[in-house]
Amino acid sequence: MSRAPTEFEQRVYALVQGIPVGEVVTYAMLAEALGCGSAQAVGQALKRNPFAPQVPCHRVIRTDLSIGGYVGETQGAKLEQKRCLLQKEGVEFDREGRLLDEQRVCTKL
DNA sequence: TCTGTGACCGCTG
DNA sequence: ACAGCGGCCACAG
Repeated sequence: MSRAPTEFEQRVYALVQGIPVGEVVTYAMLAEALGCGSAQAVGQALKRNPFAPQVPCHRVIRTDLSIGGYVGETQGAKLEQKRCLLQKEGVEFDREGRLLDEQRVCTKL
């Protein structure tokens, strides 16, 4: 069953929705922008409440430029879908799930 | 490259 | 209300 989104989560969603198409951000970046020192907390918010297309959580990657996970899956078809979505937006990844164009990372939230 | 520890939020007992 | 556990992570050894 769902639960009312906390302010923390709402803040995360707001930032994620603000990510322009064709660019991505890292968990640490969001965490810092949110004022919390933990990126995992950010990932949790996205995992617990992936509001479908409303919140493009696929534009959020790890600091080491790896894709990370998707809707709770750290491997499998979900990751393939995430990679495909990003690639369709102009962000290319290799088979290792690594971002090819580091320039695609939006450093200005 | 891999393992271990740290940090933070939300859920369950 | 309190304590313990797990998770789309980060960093140091």
